[in-house]
Amino acid sequence: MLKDFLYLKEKNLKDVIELLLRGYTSSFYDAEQTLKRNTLGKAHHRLVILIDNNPGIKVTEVLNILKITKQSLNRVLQDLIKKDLITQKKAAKDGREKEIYLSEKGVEFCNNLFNSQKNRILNAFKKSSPDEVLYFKNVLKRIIG
Amino acid sequence: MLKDFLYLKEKNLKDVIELLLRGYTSSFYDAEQTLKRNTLGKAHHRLVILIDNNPGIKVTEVLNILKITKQSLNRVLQDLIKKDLITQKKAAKDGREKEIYLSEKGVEFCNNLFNSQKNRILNAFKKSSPDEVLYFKNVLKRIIG
DNA sequence: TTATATAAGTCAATAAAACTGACACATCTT
DNA sequence: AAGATGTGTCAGTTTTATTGACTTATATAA
Repeated sequence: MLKDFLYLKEKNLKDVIELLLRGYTSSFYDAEQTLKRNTLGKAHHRLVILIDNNPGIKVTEVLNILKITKQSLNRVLQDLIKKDLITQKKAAKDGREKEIYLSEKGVEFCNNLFNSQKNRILNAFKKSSPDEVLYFKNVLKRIIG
Repeated sequence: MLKDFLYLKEKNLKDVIELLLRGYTSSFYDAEQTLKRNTLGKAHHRLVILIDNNPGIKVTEVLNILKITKQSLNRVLQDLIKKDLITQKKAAKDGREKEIYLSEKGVEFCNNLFNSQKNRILNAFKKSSPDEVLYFKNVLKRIIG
């Protein structure tokens, strides 16, 4: 049935591009004040979110996800090290790689960020069924690939 | 049943914050080359996506969505005007407001951007059921609020 | 074991994107 | 007429990211 393929139409795909932009922008803007209080910026925010969810993440992985150069990353990394928010450890498997972790202070900072951001997601989920939330995450993961 | 509320747990909310970051970053990075060919940047990209999906959008609306200052927006706006990609029109209702539209050239440029970006979404949707896609969009819209 | 590739770090210069603060102008509202 | 609102602009600064060149350490393959 033709109707079944409506969701693959270009208009629907275009919508999603805007939704991703607005979803990201609004949910990360929620943490603005928290970042300011800690004299950190959006670039630091993006990085610590990744480290918090992926302890031991490697530099190359961060570069591939955030789509920035290592020179850009390094500035942000140094800022966080100076503030004692992250630590680095040589990887056991491959000594060239460095694993990035949050310090105790870093975990606390991330909790503050999360508290600024979580209500938006929580409120949306409360208006949604468990299935909706599950499907939402599934599709988003497939987009990321 | 307790199980029913698992999807409201903090870990699940944290996941979503990262997913929004990665979804946005990857889907917009797809257009990098297209932007470069047109000597435009990410800021222009975000703006034209909004105008394309919301013809006649007003300056204040853009500011509220993109969370930038009018000075920032103005730079980007001027670049697009110089390149004849957008046009502005006094609003009929309230003469202080200006509506922003894509020009013919702007529509073409947006098509190029969309062609760079659409496959990622399309492929994800092809792996998903119509319901999954519907729920995905519903939840994302609730997050944006 | 030597050669090569990979992961990460660094220096320097530049560009892109966003910000603050102050002010101007037109139009709407009261 | 007075004030509020939407938009535009000038000037200076900060944040974020880039390009290009080069170094160091470690791993892997000939």
